[in-house]
Amino acid sequence: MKLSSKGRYAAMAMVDLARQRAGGLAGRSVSLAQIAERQGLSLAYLEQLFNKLRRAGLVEATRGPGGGYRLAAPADGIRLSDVMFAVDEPVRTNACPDGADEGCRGLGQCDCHEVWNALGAHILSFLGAVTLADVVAGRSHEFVAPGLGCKTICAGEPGGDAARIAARG
Amino acid sequence: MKLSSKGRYAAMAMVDLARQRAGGLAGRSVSLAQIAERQGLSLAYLEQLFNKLRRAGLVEATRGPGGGYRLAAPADGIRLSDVMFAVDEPVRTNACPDGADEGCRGLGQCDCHEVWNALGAHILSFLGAVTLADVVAGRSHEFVAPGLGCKTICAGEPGGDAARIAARG
DNA sequence: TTAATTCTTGACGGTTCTTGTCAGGAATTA
DNA sequence: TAATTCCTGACAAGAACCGTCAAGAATTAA
Repeated sequence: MKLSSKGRYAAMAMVDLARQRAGGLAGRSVSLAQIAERQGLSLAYLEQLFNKLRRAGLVEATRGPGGGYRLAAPADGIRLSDVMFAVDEPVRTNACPDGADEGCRGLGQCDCHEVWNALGAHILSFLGAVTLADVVAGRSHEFVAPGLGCKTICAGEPGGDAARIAARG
Repeated sequence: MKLSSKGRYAAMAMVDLARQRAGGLAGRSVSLAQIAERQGLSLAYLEQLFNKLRRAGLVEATRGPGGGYRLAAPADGIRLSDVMFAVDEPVRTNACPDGADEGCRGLGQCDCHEVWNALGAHILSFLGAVTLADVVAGRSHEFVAPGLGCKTICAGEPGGDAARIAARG
């Protein structure tokens, strides 16, 4: 279960934009070069990602000196799931053909179909609930489902690694 | 965001074991060859996975004719997270060094640290709650966090793909 | 004892995916 | 005209994943 850096970078960059108040109509443009430097990312790679973000309608671009990108909507109107899907980072928890709802491949393989669907839905319940504004405000942990050592993990308690705590908790 | 087939296969096989009532002390042994055939998986590959599952103490092995594997605990005592971690399928939502809790790499890269931790915790709240018995009983959808079109998705409503519905829902 | 069955283990190669670079072009501003 | 910035597609290095292969050890049954 891994989040690729493509999705991670896209989110980082969008949060950066939101933080620079490059939101909505009145927002100012921020150049990719600035984002790349602040976030320690490759400019050329960011260009690829923003291409997709623009086509998805999440950001607007202005060319020329002083140009750059700004959010196409207020930061509280853009969800993490929007960003993820824009850069082709789907949530894939199974290996079934798209749209198949059971009996994939005609084998018993999909005894687990329901679980994987449920897991996907669970993940999306998070990504679809958290907006850029939530991240900037530092309240993303409020969206974590209860159960396990959630409070401990999200409060940033020393000993850290979420996976490890929950694994043996 | 992708679940590798390693984790998926391991879960499928463990659920298969649970379904064959190969659980606990009274359980009977089930050979990998049977599981491989039922689930349409490669035997050699399954051997690798069960090696790890055994070392993690999730299954017990018996060699020789009539031998095979059985669950080392009742099906309702084994959680999906146990299985995932046993086969080295961690939940990685960030790229920070293990144990780091902020300021990773000394860059601004981890403005998003909290979100990724929260996402990881959210995923684990699911995997850590669902047991093999839940999967066999078909009640895994009850563990999905509310919000979004969860009922629609989990009820298996036609139109299917969880990702797509939630993405635009 | 012999043979059959099944787990045990390590090494290895092919393929795919991801990550990122490069080069050049188009639009805008000064 | 020149500088800046976005725009686009092609491509290569590297890693990770997936699965195979081969040989061995333990157990059971004939």
